[in-house]
Amino acid sequence: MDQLSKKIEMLKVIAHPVRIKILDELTKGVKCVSDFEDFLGINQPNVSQHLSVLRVHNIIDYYVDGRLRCYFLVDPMVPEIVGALKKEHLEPLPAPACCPVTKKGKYPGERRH
Amino acid sequence: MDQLSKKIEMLKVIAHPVRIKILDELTKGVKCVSDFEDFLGINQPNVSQHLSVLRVHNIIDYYVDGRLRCYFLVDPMVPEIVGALKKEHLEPLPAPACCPVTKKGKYPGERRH
DNA sequence: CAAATACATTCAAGGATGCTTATATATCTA
DNA sequence: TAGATATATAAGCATCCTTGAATGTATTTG
Repeated sequence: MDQLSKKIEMLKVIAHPVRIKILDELTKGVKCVSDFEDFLGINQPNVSQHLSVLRVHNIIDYYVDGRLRCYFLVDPMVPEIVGALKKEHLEPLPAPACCPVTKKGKYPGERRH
Repeated sequence: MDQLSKKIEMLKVIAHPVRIKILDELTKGVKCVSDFEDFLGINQPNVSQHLSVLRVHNIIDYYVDGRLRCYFLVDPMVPEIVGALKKEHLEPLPAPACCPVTKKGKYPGERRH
């Protein structure tokens, strides 16, 4: 699996409402499981499951502190993705000029306008 | 559904190998279904299905030119996401300083180092 | 050492996705 | 207008994802 495929895999993992919230929080600093439990309003096993998926994909990591697991961000793509999500894109992309379809470089018959 | 939730939904849709390829191509210009058919090496209905999902989520749109459908990008988030995916992130994020876990602002007992 | 705390793991159920095959529709050409 | 072209839609099946419930493990406290 090449680098891009790995990144796409990661993106798939990131693209989940709960996990985005987790990652957004982690951009602000280290957090442990029970922090998320309060913050996300979901049960503990579910938090652990999401954290586990993120960890397996090397998106986050943790260190142990007593009985706490202190999670933190590892993948540098995450802040960019989260940033893009939260950005206010006021304008949609400009429409294409007109009709530059590449189908064999030409289309049989006249183009409509 | 708020704006962020919509964006997360979009991200979920975007996070698919075939659809990423489609979107990456569309950042370069307008393309029609049979262009993708050749380029992606998957069958026509499958291409149409992927394009349909992208369209329903307002990520792309098309104009009609004869019997061609000319697809183009609409959502301004896409180039940023694709850019982040293709970027070479050489360095992982810096490790956190140490142990700033927020669990009630304090952890009972001594911290390890 | 027993109980409590913090967290992980496993399993099953239900829903969501993805792909293939078959078929439909619209447009263009002969 | 019949056939070809470009694309869409629908049905069916397999697979993956997500979650809750139950249980397991390590660490710390009393």
